[in-house]
Amino acid sequence: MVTKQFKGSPADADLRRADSLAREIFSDVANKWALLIIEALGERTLRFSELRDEVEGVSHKMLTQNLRMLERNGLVERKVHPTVPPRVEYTLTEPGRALRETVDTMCDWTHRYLGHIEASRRRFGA
Amino acid sequence: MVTKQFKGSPADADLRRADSLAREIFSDVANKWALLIIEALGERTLRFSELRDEVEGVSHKMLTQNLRMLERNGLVERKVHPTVPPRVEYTLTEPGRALRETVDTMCDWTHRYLGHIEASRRRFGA
DNA sequence: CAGGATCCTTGAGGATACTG
DNA sequence: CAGTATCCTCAAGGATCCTG
Repeated sequence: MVTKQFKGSPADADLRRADSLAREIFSDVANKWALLIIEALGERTLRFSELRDEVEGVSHKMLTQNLRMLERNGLVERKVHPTVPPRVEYTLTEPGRALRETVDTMCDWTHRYLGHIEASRRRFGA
Repeated sequence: MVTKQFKGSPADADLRRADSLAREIFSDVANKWALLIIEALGERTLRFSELRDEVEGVSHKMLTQNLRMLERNGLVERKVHPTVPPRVEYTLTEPGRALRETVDTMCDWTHRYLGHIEASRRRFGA
């Protein structure tokens, strides 16, 4: 297995690295909560508590966790107002907004095919 | 809580039902493996074993499980050839292909912002 | 070959309490 | 209010074995 690293050109290695990174990012982002958070943010700026109310069913922990992940990947910007009590606001960055558009499309898809899917489920139910 | 069902018109109830269904479908579909399977299928027809090779890292169990789910929702068609050994082929249906387009967009997004994200991660690393 | 069934482990994720 | 830390539970998911 170790010998594998000697196969292929350096360019190949770069491609593999980019691929594995892309894969990692995809895995980060392709999850229910992350996508729902992005969708909820939209063009708005929301506080932590507003976001928790907006994203129905999300737990305190999941919200924090996903927000950190999204921040780390540069999809949301986190702005802390040093007041008391603290006020923390989240906004989509440009990459975040770009991703949001594809999420929108996915939501549209869901609604467009609601009927198909419901019917299919009934058929399958047998 | 039970009294809740008396509030709102029947039309409201329909909307809520559709929403919860949409939400459920979204949760089904917005997961790593489902999206990777859809992406792997693309325009092709693949056998179970081909799919397992194609979707890197997926386990036997996850593959079966997600394929069943996708079939149930009518996103993939499952065709069994009654030969021995059996031959089972999976193909995206029309709704499946429609969803695939948004997945494609998501993949494009991933690659377009690879740099941004990598940079953001380094910054965040602190 | 496709895929169900079973067992087993790990970690996702909830609830709660505590801090700045 | 926002966030971290801790504990605890249950289910996601892997490995393995078995069948048509």
